[in-house]
Amino acid sequence: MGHGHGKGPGQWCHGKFRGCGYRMTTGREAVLDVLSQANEHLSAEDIYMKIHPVYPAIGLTSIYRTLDILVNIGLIHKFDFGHGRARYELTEGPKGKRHHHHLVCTGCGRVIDYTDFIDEEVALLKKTEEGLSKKYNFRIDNHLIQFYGLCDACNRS
Amino acid sequence: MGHGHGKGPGQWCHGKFRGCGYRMTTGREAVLDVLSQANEHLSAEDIYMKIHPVYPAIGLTSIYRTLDILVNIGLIHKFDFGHGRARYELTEGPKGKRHHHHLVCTGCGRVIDYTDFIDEEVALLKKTEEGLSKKYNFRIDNHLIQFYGLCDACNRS
DNA sequence: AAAGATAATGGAAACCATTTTCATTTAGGA
DNA sequence: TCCTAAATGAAAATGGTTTCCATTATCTTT
Ligand SMILES: [Mn+2]
Ligand SMILES: [Mn+2]
Ligand SMILES: [Zn+2]
Ligand SMILES: [Zn+2]
Repeated sequence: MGHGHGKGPGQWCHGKFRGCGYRMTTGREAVLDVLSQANEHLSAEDIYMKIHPVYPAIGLTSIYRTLDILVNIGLIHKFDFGHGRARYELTEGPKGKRHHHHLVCTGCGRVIDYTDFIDEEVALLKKTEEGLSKKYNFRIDNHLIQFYGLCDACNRS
Repeated sequence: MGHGHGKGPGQWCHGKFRGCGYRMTTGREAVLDVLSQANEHLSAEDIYMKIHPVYPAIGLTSIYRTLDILVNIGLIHKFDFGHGRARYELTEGPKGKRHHHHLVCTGCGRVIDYTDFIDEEVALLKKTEEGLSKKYNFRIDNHLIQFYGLCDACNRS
């Protein structure tokens, strides 16, 4: 799994985790570890397969449970790109990447993060959110923006 | 199911359906009928339950198959609001409502269509799409925008 | 450093929306 | 009306996710 040399994000999240009344366990630390190392959008099984060689005792069930908690705590986001399984990614923050949106290729399933063009989008979203909040008395805490189409590789064929 | 007095959207879609090499059947007409009558976002089973009293012979399987075709033809959109089942809605067009985005309540699951604030959004999206297309050589044909939060009713409690 | 209370775990089974299979029926051109 | 490929329903299969429950591990209290 390649800790490299440091402690992984375990230490960092330890507090946040415990602060919410959860215990810190090997499995939970491993999941966080994998997620913070990853640069793709991982499924529960992806995470399981990365953890398993190192900690064979940790089961898929626990990974699902940990992911649920992390989503609720707000440390990760859960996405459905339409491939039949949920995918997870660290939220923006100290250890997370910056807030971004997604390009989803309907040909090969590739998902591209983009962080350009975001500033304007977010500015407009703020305005839109304000309008919607007022009109519908709807408290918005999150948004999802995805573009669907064909990626470079799929365009060529 | 309440045809009222007309023929439903069957006639209208008959051509489009046949034009793509598909045969027109009672079940397919019924699905289109229900979808065009609906003002909510229906699941396959929702549609089945509306059709069943009138056409008990039509099975859920066929409804799934019809919905797949309609999505591919582009007559309907398929959404995942995170409730564990897909939901469907007529695309914009002669018989469909106008293009819109969604507010999804994480409390009660309600989904609100909004058509205000769309013009500006779409304008920005166009611009964003152009930028992304160029940068990633990604051909965008669709987008998904959803806001998550708490609806009026859920805010009060 | 132990013990106790209770949260967390893994493996198997259950769940459940959707898909596949396949024998039968149907639509629609000839 | 006939014919053939497309469409269908019922049942079984699929596969990601959840639930169950007996066992284990964490962390607080001694
Ligand atoms: Mn991403
Ligand atoms: Mn809608
Ligand atoms: Zn692609
Ligand atoms: Zn609500």
